[in-house]
Amino acid sequence: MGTPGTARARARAEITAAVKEAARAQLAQVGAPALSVRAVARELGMASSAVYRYFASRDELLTALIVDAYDAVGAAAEDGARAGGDDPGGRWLAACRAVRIWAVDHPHEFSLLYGSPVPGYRAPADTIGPAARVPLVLAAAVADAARLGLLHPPTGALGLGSGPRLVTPEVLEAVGIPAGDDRLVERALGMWVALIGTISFELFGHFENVVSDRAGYFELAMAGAAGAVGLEIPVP
Amino acid sequence: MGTPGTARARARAEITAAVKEAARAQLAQVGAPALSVRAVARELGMASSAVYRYFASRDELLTALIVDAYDAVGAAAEDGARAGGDDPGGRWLAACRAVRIWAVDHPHEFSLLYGSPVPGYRAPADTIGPAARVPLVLAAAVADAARLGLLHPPTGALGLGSGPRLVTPEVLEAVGIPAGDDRLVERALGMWVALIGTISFELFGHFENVVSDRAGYFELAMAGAAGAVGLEIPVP
DNA sequence: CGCGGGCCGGAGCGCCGCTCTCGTCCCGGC
DNA sequence: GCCGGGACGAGAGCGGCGCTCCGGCCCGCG
Repeated sequence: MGTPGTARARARAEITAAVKEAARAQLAQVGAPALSVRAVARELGMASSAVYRYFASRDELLTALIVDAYDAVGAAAEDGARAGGDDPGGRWLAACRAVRIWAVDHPHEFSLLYGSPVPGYRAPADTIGPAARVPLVLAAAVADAARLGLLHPPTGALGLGSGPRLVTPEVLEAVGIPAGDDRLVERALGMWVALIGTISFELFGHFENVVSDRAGYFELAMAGAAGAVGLEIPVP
Repeated sequence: MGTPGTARARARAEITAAVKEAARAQLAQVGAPALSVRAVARELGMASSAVYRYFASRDELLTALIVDAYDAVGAAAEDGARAGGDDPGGRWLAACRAVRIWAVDHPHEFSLLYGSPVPGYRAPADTIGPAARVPLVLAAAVADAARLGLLHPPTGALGLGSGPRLVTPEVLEAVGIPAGDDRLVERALGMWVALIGTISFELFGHFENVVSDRAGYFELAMAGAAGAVGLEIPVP
């Protein structure tokens, strides 16, 4: 691991990192739509054309920032879960809170990940691994709870336990949730949607003049999401 | 109502509408980030500077499109609810389906409403009325169900029925949900978040390689959201 | 019916993403 | 050690963008 020995490659890696760092700083300040290659180049004191030696286009630069952001929020979720104690519900709740804290601290990065996609943009394959880290943390907690027999019988949505699968086979295999029970994977998916959706509403301004206590509402929403899959979480 | 009598004002209203119409067409094709005042002007065969006689800036033009889109999705939700039959659960589910259908048919408009906000943008006051139409339709169904005694006792999230209110007083007044019961307003809010969040995940590509049957998952998610507030919905 | 004010087109400013060319400079193989 | 070549940076440039200013036309109001 580490940079290759040749001095040229090392310099290239350093400058690439510097460009990315400057771009990240500008992203955090002005947001993705206003991020400009020329401004990044100015910040670094180089010609704008020189930046294109390291990133073929603005989209490629943004993609690198996306991958880093997915890794950052994924790491935050994993760290939160690790610090969440022994029981799966506590780990799940801690991960959710960690994701929200990260999002509030990095609103523009969060928008880049979970906001409107750029119409022409196609996510490269190397983004899906980092993007999966957060949902995998949530799924791992549910899977642990299921294995330990800690899941209550699911509430609400009665009579929907049968029917064809709604998720792809690779997801079924990746999440590690015991199959066969009534749409547990699909319900766990709902926890992910609830987590990101609630944070999105908060950050995107839809709770303006609506929700007065954002953190309190987040706790309530997560408690509701946990209840929908029968995951018991520690009382606050 | 109607356009003022003076011919000048009438012509102005007509051209304003034509500009908005051309902008809407461009929005539907290329999305909000790529919508350009110059292209709209080209489409109408006029100089780009002439457009600024009718909309002071690109932001103002986008705001007009936002208001129209909120009204369109709000009308879709209201029509859906009207056609949803007599029982509140059926109306609620029909409204949710109508919103999803509208969103799938108008993905760029949906992104404009519920995607990442433009960093510098401040939503004018005249957007909040149209923006409230969809959540008010959902709230009305819950309020009707509560008044008719059709709400099951809420499931999950036990022990969270008390504590300070989390929503603003004006929301409490506007939604018309009987107060006093255990956070019913906050739970109904969760249905709105689940609706928009689920559609966002679908349209923004987060279900790529994850959910195979999008419509089926939407039904399941909405059933779960209904269960969380104790609203009984017709079985499919 | 005259005239004034709204309207339009065109030029222009400073940005943007991206490309091409050209001179330089330094790494690496001999 | 030396030389060749490839990576590199700078600059100019292209087309497009949002937005502004100015001059002239012309239509509708009084």
